[in-house]
Amino acid sequence: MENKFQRTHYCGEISENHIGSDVTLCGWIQTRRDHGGLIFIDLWDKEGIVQVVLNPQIDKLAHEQAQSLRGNFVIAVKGKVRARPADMVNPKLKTGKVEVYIDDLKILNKSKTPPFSAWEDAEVAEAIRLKYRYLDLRGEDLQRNLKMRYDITRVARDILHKRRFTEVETPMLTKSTPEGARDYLVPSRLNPQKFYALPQSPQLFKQILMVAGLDRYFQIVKCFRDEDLRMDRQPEFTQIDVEMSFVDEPQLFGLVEETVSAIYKEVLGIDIPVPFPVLKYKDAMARFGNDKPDLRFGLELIDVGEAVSGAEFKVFADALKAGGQVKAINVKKSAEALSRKALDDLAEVAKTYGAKGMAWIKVNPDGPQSPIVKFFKKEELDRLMGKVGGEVGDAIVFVADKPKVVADALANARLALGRQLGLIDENKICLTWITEFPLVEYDEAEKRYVALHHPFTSPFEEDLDKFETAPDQIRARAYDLVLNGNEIGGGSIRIHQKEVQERMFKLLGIGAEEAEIKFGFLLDALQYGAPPHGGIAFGLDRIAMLLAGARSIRDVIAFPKTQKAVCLMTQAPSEVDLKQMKELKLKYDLS
RNA sequence: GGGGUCGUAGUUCAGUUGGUUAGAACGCUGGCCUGUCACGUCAGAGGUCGCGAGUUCGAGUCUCGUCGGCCCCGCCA
Repeated sequence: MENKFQRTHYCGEISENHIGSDVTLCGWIQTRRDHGGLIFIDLWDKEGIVQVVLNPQIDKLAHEQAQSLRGNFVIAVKGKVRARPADMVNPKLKTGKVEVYIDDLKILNKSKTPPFSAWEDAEVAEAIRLKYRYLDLRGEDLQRNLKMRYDITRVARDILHKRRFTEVETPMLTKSTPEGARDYLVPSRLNPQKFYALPQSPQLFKQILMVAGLDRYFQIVKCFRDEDLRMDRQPEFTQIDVEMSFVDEPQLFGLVEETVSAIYKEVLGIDIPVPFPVLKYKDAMARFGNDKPDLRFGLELIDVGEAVSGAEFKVFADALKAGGQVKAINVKKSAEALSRKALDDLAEVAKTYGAKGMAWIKVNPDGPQSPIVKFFKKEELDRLMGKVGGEVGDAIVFVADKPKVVADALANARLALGRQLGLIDENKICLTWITEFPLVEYDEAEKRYVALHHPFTSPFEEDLDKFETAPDQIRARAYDLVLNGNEIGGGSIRIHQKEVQERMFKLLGIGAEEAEIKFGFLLDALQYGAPPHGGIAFGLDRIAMLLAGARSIRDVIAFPKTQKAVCLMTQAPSEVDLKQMKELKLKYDLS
């Protein structure tokens, strides 16, 4: 059937080149300005808006029809593009030099008055925007973010395709495995009382694809983790998942650098230097207190344990005696900027991460000002100032505690200071590799070693003899990619030998029998010609968030969930029919 | 599991030491208007003050609980 209103152009693309042409446009009414005689409509589609004019002298019927039009109505219009009179050009619009005089109009759909307009700047509560997500998505920001997200995946796919990768899908209904995050479970109707788990990542499948000789695999894939949400954490999120055979760190880093720089170039038009700098885990921890340092500014941590070891200050002395640390940040030239209140606030930040407090010294022209300086003899203070490079005008802050607390507290105090003092250049892009992670760390609560990365990460060959003697000294062939203080990717060279994998399970307290039940398929596969292999997974949502300049990954996900993991649009999760429950033979409690 | 913060018209907010009829702007509805683009103008409608208890002669306001949004700690190999 012929459609008289077959669209010929996008609204946002009408330009001076179309003057004199007859066009048919389809779109949403953004605003309508009714002058009684003339009616102006801003017609919107994904490419932008164009002003259409209804003049009774051109078409009486269309003008009459237009009286009933309202915001968000979906209409099709036919008309002629004309240049606007010179004094009526609207420089704010891309299409502002032209307008379309309408001679035929069709209402394709009406609209209720929406609870908010996607096209206005008003800051509407996120809960309302999430309930009416389709309205919010009509807005410029989310349209741009979703497009940018697609551009990122498109560029990544192109590069990986060129480098002879194969995109392979792996199961969503898979096996629950120990270690790692809490699983989302799916009951099996055909196998009552048994459950699938949604994948936390396709980790084991991609390793097995290497055993299968695929050589180079990637997948842009949803992953699921049933943990509490944050601004940068959703229960389902997307990874660009990559695995390669016969690969060492240098080749893999090179591929990642090629991909990431291509994304920056093609999506934002920005050249970023490669290769990315490499920072060892232990150096990152020593200098910045965390394994994802924001390198856009300084304020590095300084270990002053030795310099203060002789002083009488009990807090420092006790921490050191208990095997802890005393570390400082010299906040150069900010003795004035950091008020008493600012220092108190900073101490609160430190306390959030377990510190009991935060000591400080301001180096004023007339001498040091500090609640703790009275515990230091002159020469002790000189030694301390020498260690931190303290000069007149500086403010030095200290945390003394167990190494983990010192690191957490100062790392976050550092970030707070960087933001507060305006030290962070928002235009800077600092990408860095973090390498040589510990393979395992001791979990005090569980009284056992747990994998820092995951249990399939290869140890450094030269550290293999430490499995039985000093497990926490074993370095892992794991690496993270960090962008401006955000972990955007992580991976490792994997274990490809059954013996090493078994030693790893043993170290983690996973017995032979349990390993067989949980990971038997992997141990089997490793015995049938597993090549050395390794890979990486990128957090697509985080990358999109950072490139889009969004404040939350919710702003780069079409249909995100709230902090309680609820979708306000669909109201998932929801109760289900008793019939469905019965089919699943779930044991449920009606009380 | 814990801490913080917010919740009043469709939306964004104001609402005094607890006081009688809860306001504004935008939006919405109707009228007028041929050059607007934040159109203008006149008139109008619109409220479970998140919900539930309590204190009080009287609660949007105070107390307790609860629900929900956001941020954070724990958690997230």
